[in-house]
Amino acid sequence: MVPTLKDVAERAGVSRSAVSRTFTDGASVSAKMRKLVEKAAAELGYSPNVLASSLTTGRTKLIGLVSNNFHNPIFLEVFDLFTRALQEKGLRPLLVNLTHETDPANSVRLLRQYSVDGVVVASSTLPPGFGKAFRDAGVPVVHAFGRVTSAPQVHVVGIDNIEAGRLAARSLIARGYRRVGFMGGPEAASSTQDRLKGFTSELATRPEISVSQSFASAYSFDAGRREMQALLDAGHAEAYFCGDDVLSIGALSAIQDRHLSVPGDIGIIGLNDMEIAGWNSVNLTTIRQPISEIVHSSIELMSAMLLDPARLPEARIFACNIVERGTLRPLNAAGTG
Amino acid sequence: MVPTLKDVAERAGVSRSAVSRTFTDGASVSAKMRKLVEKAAAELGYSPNVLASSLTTGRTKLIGLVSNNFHNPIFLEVFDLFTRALQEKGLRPLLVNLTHETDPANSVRLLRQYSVDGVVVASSTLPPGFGKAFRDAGVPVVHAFGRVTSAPQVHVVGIDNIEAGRLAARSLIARGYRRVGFMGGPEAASSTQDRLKGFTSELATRPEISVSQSFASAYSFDAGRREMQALLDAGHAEAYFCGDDVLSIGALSAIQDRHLSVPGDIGIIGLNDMEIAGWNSVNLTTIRQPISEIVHSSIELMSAMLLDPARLPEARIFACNIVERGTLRPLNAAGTG
DNA sequence: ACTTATTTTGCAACCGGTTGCATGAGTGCT
DNA sequence: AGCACTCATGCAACCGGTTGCAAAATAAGT
Repeated sequence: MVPTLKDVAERAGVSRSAVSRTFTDGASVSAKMRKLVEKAAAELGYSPNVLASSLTTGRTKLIGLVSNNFHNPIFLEVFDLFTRALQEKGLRPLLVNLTHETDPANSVRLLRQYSVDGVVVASSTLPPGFGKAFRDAGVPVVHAFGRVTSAPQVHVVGIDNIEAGRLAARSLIARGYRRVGFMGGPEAASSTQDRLKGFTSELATRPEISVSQSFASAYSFDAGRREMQALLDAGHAEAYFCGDDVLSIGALSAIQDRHLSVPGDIGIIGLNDMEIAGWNSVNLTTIRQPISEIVHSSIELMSAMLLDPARLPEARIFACNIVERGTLRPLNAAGTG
Repeated sequence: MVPTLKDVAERAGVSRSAVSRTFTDGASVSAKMRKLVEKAAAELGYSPNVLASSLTTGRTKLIGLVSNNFHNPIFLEVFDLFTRALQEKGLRPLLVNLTHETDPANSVRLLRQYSVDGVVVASSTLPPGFGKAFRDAGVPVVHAFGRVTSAPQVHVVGIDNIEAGRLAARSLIARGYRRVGFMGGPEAASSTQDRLKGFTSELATRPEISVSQSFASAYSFDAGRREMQALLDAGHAEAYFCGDDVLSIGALSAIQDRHLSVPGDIGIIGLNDMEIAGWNSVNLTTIRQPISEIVHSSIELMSAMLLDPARLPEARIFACNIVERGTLRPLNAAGTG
């Protein structure tokens, strides 16, 4: 059915090696041979089978793109950027959805069956066991949006979540809020923990400000909404740092339901700067995470690892900045603190 | 490095065929042989290389998941459903981003290089040339969210966009709007054309209602917002049917900017019922597209084609229903029209 | 116990490519 | 013209599996 290297060789009247060589760059082929082969190949509509060649070369150019974030719109952008960036480098993303997977061993087996050249983990909530399992299986790993530590076990690209928490805290302090709250995503996620840590440690220097904390069950609109409803029932703070924009927007929704005003009654600051945050019906003040930079840096790191698998794990940390919109009271309203 | 079939055979002291057979179901192996091999395999941590086996079996269990919709949040859900459904069937999605691809031949070559078993096209805006190109290359194709015709060239699963347009029109008629507009996505997309066709043909029976039409440059929030801004400048209708929820939400944003009220000054009805449409800050009346049913039906169709590639192209059409929220005036406000 | 039918196993060829090595063809130099 | 040297080509083995076929082992039948 589909033409093979042998077909091309026969039609061109040359050896199979000759055909193979014209399609692998760096191989030694004369100009006339190349012409001959390319003509035959074009006539037959031949293109080499990457999978077959992978048997001998050991490279499939397949990259496992692993995630469990399929309910946060920011990840559509992440997938878009990743797939495009990979394609530009001649790599193919094999998408793996870990939403209902708890055992790293299964994922490792799966990706080894397809002998992927590398794995990109794109998630802020995946337990670190997954990344380590891939690495232990000898597969180059880059964890994008993962926890950044000083001695990383695998390559990590992301933001300093602790610093992001500090940034949020400073922002609330500067605006004179005296009772503030942290509303995180799933408590077990490292991103949640770090954001909380930065937030509280920055506020620790200001004992006059009271700090509460709570956790939504997931990084989703509904979870944020439910969590804020509970907070409103229990007696709320003046302002909240939500661990993600979708949580913030869910929270805003709950606040609006009670006919409370933002930022009049409650202030909200989110994290991510997803597209929707900028919609004027939302207008969320938030901490921008540099998605595009994180993705491209991850791919760059992955490319480097494909060339040198022994490369030492590295952490790449990007700075965040606050995008001021309308869900915190303005700076000049700051109290004397 | 990673153990191969040969390693297992040697350790178990049996032939390579024996090992191969214990891992392919339906093959003839005795119970004691199976035990022996499985023990050795477990000790070595062996799992068969799907890609190598594909050489002889001709199946890679790889399915190309092709799309160019990476800016509409509804597609995150689509990807989630597709990847999960494929995984459950033991198939792997190879994600292909066609955002900047115009030549079907490139995509065909790409997917043939990886000898995918089939291709799922998930897009409402991809030109039909792509689907046909895959089919002509001998690859089973299912086009999800594609144009449904009575004599499809490839398998298509989706909604009847013409009927959806009619549904929107009837809804506006019933509410007594006298000047209505269609605000579509990209004019060239078949989904846009069909929705418009249904919309206008239904309204053709009501000459007293004036109908205008316009097209946003993309299925995106910004495009919808810009388009509505232009409409507001030029003199707007009483109600609009927007070809997609993201367009609707963009339009709502533009309307809100001008301090006009919805549904007081302008009514909006969308299409898709994306999650955000239900957020109470949006509260969009819209036509629900049964995403999950479409995805699962597509996968079912793909599975059937893998068993019988000669299967005749089939169109599967799902019904849509209106989700009434707050962006159209209530029914009892209908005029005498 | 002996023949026959059935299942299990190993051999070897093959899937679609790649690559080390040896041979053959060119090229430059004296 | 003769020699050494470089470059291009083909042969054959190999990558990690599968599978038709025949031999070996087991089960069944009398």
